[in-house]
Amino acid sequence: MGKKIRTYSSRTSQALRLLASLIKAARKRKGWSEAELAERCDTTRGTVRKVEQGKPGTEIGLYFEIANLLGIPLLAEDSGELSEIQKRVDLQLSVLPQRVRTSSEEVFDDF
Amino acid sequence: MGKKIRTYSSRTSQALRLLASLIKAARKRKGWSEAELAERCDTTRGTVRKVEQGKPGTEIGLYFEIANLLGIPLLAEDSGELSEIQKRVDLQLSVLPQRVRTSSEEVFDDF
DNA sequence: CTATTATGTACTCTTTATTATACATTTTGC
DNA sequence: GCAAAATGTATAATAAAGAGTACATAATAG
Repeated sequence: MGKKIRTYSSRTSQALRLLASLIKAARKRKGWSEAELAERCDTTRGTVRKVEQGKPGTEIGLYFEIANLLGIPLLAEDSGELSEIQKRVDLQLSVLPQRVRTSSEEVFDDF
Repeated sequence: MGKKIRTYSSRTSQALRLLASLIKAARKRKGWSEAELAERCDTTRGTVRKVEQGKPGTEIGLYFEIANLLGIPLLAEDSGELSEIQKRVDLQLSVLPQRVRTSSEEVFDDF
């Protein structure tokens, strides 16, 4: 019942590798050591290291926090844009049925 | 020594909320139930649920795998673009010093 | 060249996420 | 309206992540 041996699609691994590299490069450009970065985001070198290696098992909160600290934008360029997109998606969600049912397979909706 | 009570910046929470909403909306547009999505990415409803709530403690691999499965692009539109950016970052990394040292603080480099 | 320190690696301990499961509630197709 | 299925909520068990620490190796500033 504990965790399970998991495999990831090549696309997922690829994206994780890239995010990891972006983080490592950004840290070095800022001239921070692994220990320094770890301290700044209140974690340990071990965890920073996992993030910079793109390990899939690491919690997303740390990835995002580190990326944020290093100025790497995720999903949008700034907070304002994030809010805008959020509003649009919320609107979409409000018009979708609360619950999905069998017949409604394959809805073509371009987003 | 175990885990630590962690706080996240508002920007991190905001990005996670958005990613969660994008995932939920995409799943509904596809007409998949939580259980269906869980099965497709070899996990459980409980975990899918955490992802759709933007919980920061959940592993990034699952977020990415789910996003991928639902056709939500991360960091780049397609695999080819991911490779391109990866090459550029690798080049950047190769010209940066292998180890960061004290004096090299605050390097201005526009990426 | 040498001293310093960043990085690589390994280990234990503790907390937590994930799995698996069950059941109540609520939406919705018919 | 009714039945079926999706969603909401809860629990126990267990594998794994993260914290903390230590030390070897290697790069680099001086």
